[in-house]
Parts: sequence; C-alpha cells; structure tokens
Amino acid sequence: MGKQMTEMLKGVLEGMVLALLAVRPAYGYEITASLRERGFTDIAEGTVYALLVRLEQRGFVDVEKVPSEKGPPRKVYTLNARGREYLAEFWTSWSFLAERLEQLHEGER
Amino acid sequence: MGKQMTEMLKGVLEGMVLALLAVRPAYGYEITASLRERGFTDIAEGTVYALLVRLEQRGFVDVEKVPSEKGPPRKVYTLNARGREYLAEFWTSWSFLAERLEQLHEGER
DNA sequence: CGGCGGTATTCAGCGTTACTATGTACCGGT
DNA sequence: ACCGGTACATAGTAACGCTGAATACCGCCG
Repeated sequence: MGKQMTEMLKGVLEGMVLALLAVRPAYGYEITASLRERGFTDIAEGTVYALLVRLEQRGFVDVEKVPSEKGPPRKVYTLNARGREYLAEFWTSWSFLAERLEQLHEGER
Repeated sequence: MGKQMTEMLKGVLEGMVLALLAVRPAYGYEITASLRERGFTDIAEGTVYALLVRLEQRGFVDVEKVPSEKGPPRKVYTLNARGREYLAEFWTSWSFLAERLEQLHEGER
C-alpha cells in the first residue's frame, strides 16, 4: 500500500472500525479480516487490537468475552450510545474533508 | 474543528498542499491563508512551514527566495516533476480510501 | 519617533497514531 | 507430538500535526 496510505489511515482507521461495529458487534481478529477483505491488506493485527483498547478506554464500545471453538476466547466489541455519537461526528468530519479534497482535485485540472 | 480532524489531516494535508502547488507556485504564508479560506481555519502556521521543509527535503518542490514589499523575503515553492509524480500517487491512494469509506458509510444504513 | 498590527519564517517540545516484531495461548488434524 | 490456523497482547519506533514562542521586516497612526 505504501507510506502514503499509512499516514492517511491515521484518524480514519478508527472511524472505519466504528463503522464496522455499527453494523454488528465483532471481535478483533474478525475486524482485521474484514478490513483485509475490503482491500486494506496491510493492516497489522497489532494495530487493530491497540485501536480497540483505545476505543474501550474512551467508552465508545462495550466488551464481552465469548468462548471460541477454535482458539482463545474472543473479545466481542459492541458499539454503544457514546460510540454512535462519536461515529456521527466522524462522518461529519470526513464529509467535510472529502468535499474539500474533491474540490482540490477538480480545481487542479 | 476538533481532534478528529487533526488526526484525519495526517497524510492528507501534505497532499492538499501539493495540490495547491500544482495549480501555481506559492509561499508558506500564502498557502496557510489559502487553506484557511477553504475552511481549514485551525491549521497552524507552524504546521505548514514544517510540511514545506519536508517537501523540499524529499525533492518534491523547488524553492526560490523572493523579496517581499511587506515583511521578510518569501520562500516560493514550485512543484517539480517528482512532486507531480508523488501527487498522482496521492490521488490514487485518496481515491481508494474515499471509495471504501463511502461503501462503509452506505453499508451502515 | 515609537509602538502597533500585518506580513513571513523558524523551531523545540508534545501527543496521537499506525507499523514492526515478537510472544502467548488454544485448538483440531495428521 | 507437532503444526497450522485462530485469537489476543505489547514494547519500541517513526511520522505527522499542534502549541507556543521567537525573530524579522514594513507601513501607519498617534
């Protein structure tokens, strides 16, 4: 993917994970896999786990430990009310940014 | 703007400045003003200058010192061939990201 | 003439984030 | 008994934008 994508993901990855959790609860490994399927093949597992810890600390998600049939127990994350609120703000910021960027891209030609 | 925007700008601000320089050469103070007019009112001056230094070090811009009528001499930055190439990559990365984000935003409803 | 405001650049220190690399642990199949 | 897939965790690093302050040059107003 390259360094540009790495830097661009800062602040955005968090929103992507929240958006995934908005659809339905999920656990770390599952989220990483989901992101990879969506084309973000280089996302490191450690990155996602660290992010989930932050989300929990900030009170955006609720956590539940669920035993797994294959491997150690899963930590299932569920987006809560605060998380939804924060996600809404994320989309506001994102839309703002995307709009201006689009303008710049047009204006360049 | 809030912290979300700050994090989101990482990696993106660089591309925005390159895009501005693609239109025409400019100096730091001018670029900051331009960004503010475009709605990014909280961009710190120091941020832009630091970014320009990095762009110069990486060889994406050529620099020329031009005396100013009002204040110290301006450092005018011009996008060069390497810079244009890098900017093209930036748009590729951006488009990729924007597409996936849009998908997520849709899928959420 | 002395200070104030606008122009213009620079820098040290900080916080946040994603990546690297590694380690731990649980399980089923061969 | 081992190996590979599942699942989580963490210490250290690099990059980037912000804060806050300093420096410098100029015209204008009192």
